[in-house]
Amino acid sequence: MAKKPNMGRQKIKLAKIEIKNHLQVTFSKRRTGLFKKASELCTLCGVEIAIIVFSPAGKVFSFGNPNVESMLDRFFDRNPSLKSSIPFHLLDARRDSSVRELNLQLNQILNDIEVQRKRGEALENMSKNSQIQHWWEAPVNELGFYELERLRDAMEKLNKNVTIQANKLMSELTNSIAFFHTNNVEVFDQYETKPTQPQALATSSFVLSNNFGYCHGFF
Amino acid sequence: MAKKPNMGRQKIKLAKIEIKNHLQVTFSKRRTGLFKKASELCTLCGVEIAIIVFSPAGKVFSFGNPNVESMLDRFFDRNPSLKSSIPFHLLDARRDSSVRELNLQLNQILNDIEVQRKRGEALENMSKNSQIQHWWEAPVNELGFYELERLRDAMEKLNKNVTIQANKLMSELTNSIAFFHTNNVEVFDQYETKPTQPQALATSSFVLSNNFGYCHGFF
DNA sequence: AACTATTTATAAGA
DNA sequence: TTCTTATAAATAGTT
Repeated sequence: MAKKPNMGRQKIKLAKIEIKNHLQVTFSKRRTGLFKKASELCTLCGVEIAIIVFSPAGKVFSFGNPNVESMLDRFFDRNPSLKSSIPFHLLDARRDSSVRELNLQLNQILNDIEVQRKRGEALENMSKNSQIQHWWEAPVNELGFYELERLRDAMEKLNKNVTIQANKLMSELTNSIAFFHTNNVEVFDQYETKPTQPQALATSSFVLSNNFGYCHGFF
Repeated sequence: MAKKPNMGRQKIKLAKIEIKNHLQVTFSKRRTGLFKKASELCTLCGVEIAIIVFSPAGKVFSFGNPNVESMLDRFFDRNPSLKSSIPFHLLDARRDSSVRELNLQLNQILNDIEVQRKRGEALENMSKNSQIQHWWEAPVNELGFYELERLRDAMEKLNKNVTIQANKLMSELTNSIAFFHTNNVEVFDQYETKPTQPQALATSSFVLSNNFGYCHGFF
């Protein structure tokens, strides 16, 4: 039997692969390789790693050891110095402005309420002193009514704003978590399949599958 | 001249390296290798990648192509389907409960205000009808005063809650951004140094250095 | 998905 | 940390 010619691995140009089918295969192979390398680094050096990959189709693949949420949590609970040293992001600016705006609205309403309260207090004092007067001389008049109307409108607006703001902020937070959240968490176990060179690969592939973190991809 | 014996690359056990010095070297080399692989994947397949590495010392190394913020931004502005498909995280649950709680509080306050408004309205009608009565017969009485007091207290509580909640949410958001925010962004350019095997490495290392994303590490 | 010739990564030593 | 080299590991092109 004549030997089959196999050109083996060829060197490739480091530029975007244009042949679509080719690209898909390379993406799949190298993504797997990247996650494997990450896993090995985790095991060998005892570090924690998170990897996010956006495919050209906009799908997300992620790798995390031990898992990405815990890395986020870990990060949340410490390192305020880093946080304070970062140049403010757009979102940070928006954070500040929305919180300030909400507070401004609330304080205005609190002022209105305080005015009403003072009126009520004055009214009560008159009651206590049993000073008999006609109602139109009392500090509660139609101005109070309109004030209450305005107050209600302000509250309704505030309510809408709080809801909108809270939902907006939370959807961003949720997204940033979803970003790392491997929804159907699966053990990355493709290294458990039969090795082709038993003598060398058997041990390493076994250990690998045991040390691989959680990762998930949907394409 | 006798040949120097060099055992070359040896196979290693996939378990945590115990020798500290050794571990540091391996960590450095493999981290570099991982980032390089990521960079190649970006170039070849036109994908976006973010990598975060926590060293055992708690330091952070990151890689992002084109840069990590843009990936977050990209993720924030789309993909609501993904969001809805994930099983809710602790934070998501908290999101819902806090928004619901705020809404509950606000609705109670709105109810109180509505009661006050109705009283004001009745008062105005009496005024319009020129029905002369004593003030204690008017619907505005000391109950209204206490209601206003409670209203103010509720508002103050709400105000505190909104502020606390908004700040908590935003600090989480900020952290999740800081997490990816490479504060002193530097180009990862160690592949620009003189190659040792010019014939093969020259081209690839040059292209690499041009395609490498931004990354930063502090150890 | 499996194969294998090659390229690429890297462990150990200097 | 950097360089060197032998060897392990990854993978491009093919089946």
